[in-house]
Amino acid sequence: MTRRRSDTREQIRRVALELFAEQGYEKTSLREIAERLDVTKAALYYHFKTKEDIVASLFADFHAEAEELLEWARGQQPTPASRREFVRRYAEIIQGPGKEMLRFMQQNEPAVRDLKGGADLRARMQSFAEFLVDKETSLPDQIRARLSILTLHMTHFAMRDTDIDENELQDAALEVALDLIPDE
Amino acid sequence: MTRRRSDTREQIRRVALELFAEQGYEKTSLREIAERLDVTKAALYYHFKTKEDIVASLFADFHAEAEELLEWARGQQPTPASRREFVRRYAEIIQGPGKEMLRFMQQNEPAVRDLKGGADLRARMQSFAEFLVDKETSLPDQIRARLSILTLHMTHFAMRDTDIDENELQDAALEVALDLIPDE
Amino acid sequence: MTRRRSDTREQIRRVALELFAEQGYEKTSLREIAERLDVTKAALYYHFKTKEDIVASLFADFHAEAEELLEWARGQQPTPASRREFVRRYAEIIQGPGKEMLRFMQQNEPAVRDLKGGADLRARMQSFAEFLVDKETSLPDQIRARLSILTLHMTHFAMRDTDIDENELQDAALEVALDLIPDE
Amino acid sequence: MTRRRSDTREQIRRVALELFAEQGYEKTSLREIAERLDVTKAALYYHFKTKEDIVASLFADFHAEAEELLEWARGQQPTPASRREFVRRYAEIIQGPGKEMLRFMQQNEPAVRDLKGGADLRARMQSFAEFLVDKETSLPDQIRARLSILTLHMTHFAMRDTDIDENELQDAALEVALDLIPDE
DNA sequence: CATGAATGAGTATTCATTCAT
DNA sequence: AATGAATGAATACTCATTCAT
Repeated sequence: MTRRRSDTREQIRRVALELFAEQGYEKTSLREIAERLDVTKAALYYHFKTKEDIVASLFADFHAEAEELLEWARGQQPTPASRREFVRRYAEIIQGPGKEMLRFMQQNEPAVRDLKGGADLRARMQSFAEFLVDKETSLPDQIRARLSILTLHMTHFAMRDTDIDENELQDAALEVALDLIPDE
Repeated sequence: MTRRRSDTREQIRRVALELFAEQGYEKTSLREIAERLDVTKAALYYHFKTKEDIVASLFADFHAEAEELLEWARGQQPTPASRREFVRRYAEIIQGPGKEMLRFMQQNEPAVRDLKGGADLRARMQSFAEFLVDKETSLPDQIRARLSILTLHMTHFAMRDTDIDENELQDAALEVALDLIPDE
Repeated sequence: MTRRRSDTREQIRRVALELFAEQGYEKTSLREIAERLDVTKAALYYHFKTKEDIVASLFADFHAEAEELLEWARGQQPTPASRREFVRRYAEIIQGPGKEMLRFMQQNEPAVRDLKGGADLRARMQSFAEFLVDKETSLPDQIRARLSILTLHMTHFAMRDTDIDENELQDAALEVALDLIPDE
Repeated sequence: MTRRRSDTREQIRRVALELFAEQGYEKTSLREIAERLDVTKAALYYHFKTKEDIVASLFADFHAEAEELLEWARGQQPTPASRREFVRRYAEIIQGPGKEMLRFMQQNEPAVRDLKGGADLRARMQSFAEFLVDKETSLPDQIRARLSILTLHMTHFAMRDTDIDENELQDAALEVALDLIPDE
């Protein structure tokens, strides 16, 4: 059973992300990824130059979505309303397909930090913060703005020991996140 | 030149925590720890049975502090005031010597998760949450309570790209954390 | 210079058996095997999952020959004649390619005992004994039957300090072995 | 609780032999011996210069008993009767305290071979054979003589999968062994 | 588009041994 | 008579990577 052109490439990305998010970057070996897909390790090297490149390719996706969001933000006046809209849009991104990516980034800092593209992601987060608060805002409010983003990132993880419905949880997380944006 | 009794053991723990927090558990090899201390790898094995046991020993310290805090909490009525006091006390723990431990735990989830004692730590967090909110509380407030703890954990990390003074930051983080505990 | 397909695998088995028989399982390191073949240790791991698996693969061969012999035995009435034929056939196996395997098994009991497949081999020997003597036979004759097999196993070893020709020795060993099978 | 003078030395020998016979020489570490006796590894080094020396000391005991037996043999005319008496006396040695030693020697050839004193033991066996058969005896009878000794060595081991009483087994083994000594 | 075979550099761990106290 | 602390050399094994086919 042959695959459609570069179906394999997509499969590699999918499985890799799954495993990286679940077990961490270091603990996931190329052998493991290859075995899950029932191809050889060498096949991975046909599609990606290195292990790092697989991750870089995944980062790029997320990066693109973040960039698009920032593009939108650049066209907005930073008001409480537009800021809340920003949070809402970001929630949509990371509660959708970006969820696993996020988990990976959040729970594998030391690895992500020195991976190609890891620095960019951090810069992106910094840009988010800059849109969400004025430079002169009080320190607690600056923390709150960042916490707003983090709330979206972490809720799923922080509440994993409860048995609350995933959708309810996401809605509540968004509510809390919006609430952390200063009213002016 | 021999060291004082079990000085070495303490040094191993210190250096190990430093490196684990900085580079992650997997990326830190016993060779690296040994080299920093100018002893052989075998010396580490004289003091600890496995690499995992070094971490377990570090976890144990944190675990003990958390346990002490919970002991105190068990003697309290859960009121907004006592809950805030709880957060204050926890802040003292993790902004002190527990800071590196926290960073390690937060940024190396996949590794920590299957390390000896890792599960216990998570259970502890769960107990914290139980003291901080009533079961019937609204979902957003439940999230806020957990976020309160997370604020203390993450502020240093979330703000690392700014150049704000460490102490100011801790104070502001505590303020935000306290503010996330429901009023009534 | 690459080798023919799976030539290497066969070479590993050959050299490993040689060394295991000569120096014992524990004393033979994978480094040593690799060096003799002028490949890296990692190459061994390409062909076998573990050191134990190399042995297991060797055991399997011997196991197969033993099984074939037992298959034949199952089709026979156990008479003095068929029993002697059994001993003759067994002699052929172990005086041929099985010789080194035998030496290894005989002289490395503690190691063999807990290797994958080691238990099976022992069970096989037990089955041999069952074909060679009736359950009600006198104890000395039961011992003799087992000794018959052992004679074939051990003669080479027990006589190694003499300078008798190998073939003469094998013939004499067979004669002694056959003589130990009760006449009825 | 202190030990009597050099009680410890004896204990080390006892435990070491036990473990060497059970698990083999290589697989038995000094740590294991020390732990069983609840002393440190360094304590072993107070009593023996090396691991090999522990074995050498055990060999020496067996060696002495063998030497005594040979001393007796040297004073005898080699007749069928005296040869049978020799076998009887040897049986007494190795079915008594020498049993574990024998098991060790038999099942750890590669290790024993290069241990201090291992060569001597082999030479002793050679001397046994020389007393038991004339040089001009037929090859099969030479094999039988050696097999006679081997019978005593191996019976316990070769019959371990049956549930026959140990004493009965030893008696039967002696009977078979005696029977292997040529009549005239 | 992919495989089979291999490598080099690394990892955690174990062991016999030493020595100052 | 024994310990606590340490070493140096080894071991089995894993991993990301390469390349001819």
